[in-house]
Amino acid sequence: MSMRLPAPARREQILDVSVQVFARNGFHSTSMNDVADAAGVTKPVLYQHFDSKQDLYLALLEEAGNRLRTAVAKAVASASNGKEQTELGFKAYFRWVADDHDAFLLLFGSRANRDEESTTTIRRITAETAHAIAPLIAADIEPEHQRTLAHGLVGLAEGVSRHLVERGELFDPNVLGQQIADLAWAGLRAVHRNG
Amino acid sequence: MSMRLPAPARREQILDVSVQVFARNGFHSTSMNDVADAAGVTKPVLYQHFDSKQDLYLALLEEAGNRLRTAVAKAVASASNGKEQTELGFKAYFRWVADDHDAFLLLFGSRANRDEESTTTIRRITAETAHAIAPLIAADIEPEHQRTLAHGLVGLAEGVSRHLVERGELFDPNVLGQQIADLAWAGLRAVHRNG
DNA sequence: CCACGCGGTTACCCTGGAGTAACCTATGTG
DNA sequence: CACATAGGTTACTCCAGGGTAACCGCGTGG
Repeated sequence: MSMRLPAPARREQILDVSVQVFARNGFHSTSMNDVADAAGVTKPVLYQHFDSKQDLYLALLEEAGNRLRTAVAKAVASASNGKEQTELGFKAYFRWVADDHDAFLLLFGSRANRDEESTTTIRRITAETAHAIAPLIAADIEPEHQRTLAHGLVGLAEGVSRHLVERGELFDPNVLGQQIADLAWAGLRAVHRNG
Repeated sequence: MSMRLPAPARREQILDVSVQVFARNGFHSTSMNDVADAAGVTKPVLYQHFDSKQDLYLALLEEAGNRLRTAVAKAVASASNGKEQTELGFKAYFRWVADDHDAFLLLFGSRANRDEESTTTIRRITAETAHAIAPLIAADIEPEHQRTLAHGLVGLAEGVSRHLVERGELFDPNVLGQQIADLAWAGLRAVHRNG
């Protein structure tokens, strides 16, 4: 019952609203009617902008993934040495979580409710993030193992974030990022020494 | 069309088979008929042993969670100093992942497909694991922060495991556990120093 | 040898929710 | 001012799949 909107604006609005609804309730517990209601519109309108529920959901994942990826990539690129890369990278990650936290829940929240294709998409995003992290890890170990550690660090950040976000706790991305970066950096050096 | 079984045996068999099916396809993409087929039986039989699909699924989560919890708790209890606790704890975790890896996927795989109640259960299991880990972390920091770091370490192990298990890679729990424990231990000391 | 009960099956009901066909109406343009 | 069209709605169709009622037959004990 909200006023009429030009198509592209409506599309954006639907995307905005959907992130929230899906993040809160997960894919399967959210009906297209729920989304429509939240957007103040009726179902067929959704289908004018997206082919299917899947399609809408994947668009959301894709956008969220892009925001995450660019945030981290930019931060890492702006640093000179490894330690600084680690710090800026983690800070950027946690800043993204704080700013865009419905998107975080959508991708990594424990409500995820994923099916085949969404799973693939999310795995890809995780893998890409890990890929961006991998160079931080000493280059003189087997690449396979390097990737494994990278996934560990992604999981580290994810675990911390999930805990904080799902409990609705506030946090300063810079402070948190610094600490987790310290942990990661010192940890990696230890692995390197003992490996 | 398999032969008849006494009720408790059938119940066990259903549980065994279900873990695999649900782990592979997730909750929503698995129908009760799928489970029944996999068990070589028909739907009503399932309902003689479990009240609902939910009920069956929760039973699986609960069992998997227990196995994880006891494995880690036992290992940690058998150690004397903090460093050894960390090592044995991670080794036990990765051994569990390797042995019981359908259960791992069920709890933490990227297919999870959870709804309200399952989410709660899994959060509880994660929180319990974190709780078991928390004492490893220097006691002279705020408990809130201690818990956050504990969740980070759980995420670290989870991220590593998910990467390996979902790619079907083999790994030696002892070697891997030692490395990740090194990482965690050195990392925590660094946080403590700089914090 | 018969009956009874336990393990099992067939065949159904019924709801939620994805997707759509047909229709309506505000708005800006000649 | 009429009318074209983009934006929106009402009122369906249709089916996957959770859950169940009613029935079947093997095997064991009286």
